[in-house]
Amino acid sequence: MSLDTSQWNPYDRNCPSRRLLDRIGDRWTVLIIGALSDGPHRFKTITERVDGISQKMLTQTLRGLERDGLVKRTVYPVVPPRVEYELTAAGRSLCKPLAALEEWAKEHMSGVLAARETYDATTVGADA
Amino acid sequence: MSLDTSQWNPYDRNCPSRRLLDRIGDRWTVLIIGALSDGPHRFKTITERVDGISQKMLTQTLRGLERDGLVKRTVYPVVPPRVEYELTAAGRSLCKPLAALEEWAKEHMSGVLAARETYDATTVGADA
DNA sequence: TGCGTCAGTCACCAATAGTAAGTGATGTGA
DNA sequence: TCACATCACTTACTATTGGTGACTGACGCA
Repeated sequence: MSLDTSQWNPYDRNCPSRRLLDRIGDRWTVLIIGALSDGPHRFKTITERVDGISQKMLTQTLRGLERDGLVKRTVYPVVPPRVEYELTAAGRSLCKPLAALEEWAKEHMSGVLAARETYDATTVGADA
Repeated sequence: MSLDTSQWNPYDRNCPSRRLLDRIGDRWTVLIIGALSDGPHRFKTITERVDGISQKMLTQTLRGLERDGLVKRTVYPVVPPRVEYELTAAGRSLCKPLAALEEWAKEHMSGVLAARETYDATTVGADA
């Protein structure tokens, strides 16, 4: 496993790491990885856990994650179909940073809400 | 500052924390916060640091960040205009989780690239 | 007089995401 | 026996977002 990270620069639009960052910083990816962090789950379970995700986006995001080697897809040839998704080692290593993001969001929620009210009040005041 | 984070659940689409997570997990936000992490910068400097961002998206993202109280905007009434953007305390607290994400992306880049090749090879093989 | 600077805005088009309906194989109940 | 539900998807269509490039305003400078 290469630990020479100096060759990648996400601030450069042509660097592959930029695209990777786009992907993992994606709204659904954060939630899907979180939903899978406690073990394998079926497609349907994930749609239930991640409120509001469409089947299309779930399929799409899961495919990307699978392609990137972060999620493993297992199909059981039964009817009705049973497909399980599970984080790989690389996927699990992403849990901590994403959980930190989730934590941050929860911790700062009230502060942000307050900031918004202030901002909106002053902005509207400036308009009038 | 409220530390009761139990009331927020980003997995619920109606929870404000979900929108906050969408926002901070946004492709430009990650990069902009990173670009501001070493101190205040002007609009133009940020466009240069964050390769490929359009003025429109920079303005838009910065406005959102300002509204959320993560970035402070200072206008110097000179010609040509001089506007500086700076992280607030809340904004700085976001640096660490986002830097962790950036680090993760750089560390796992080569593994992901390899996984993609494998995936694409097997998928194309299955098509043929 | 006219060009350059900076921090935007605006109008327009392309790409992406969301919605809702359809599919295929099969077990179950009426 | 025959329609219905289940599950994991596709597909077609629409709405929302994002990107592009031109334009603005105030002034210094040649």
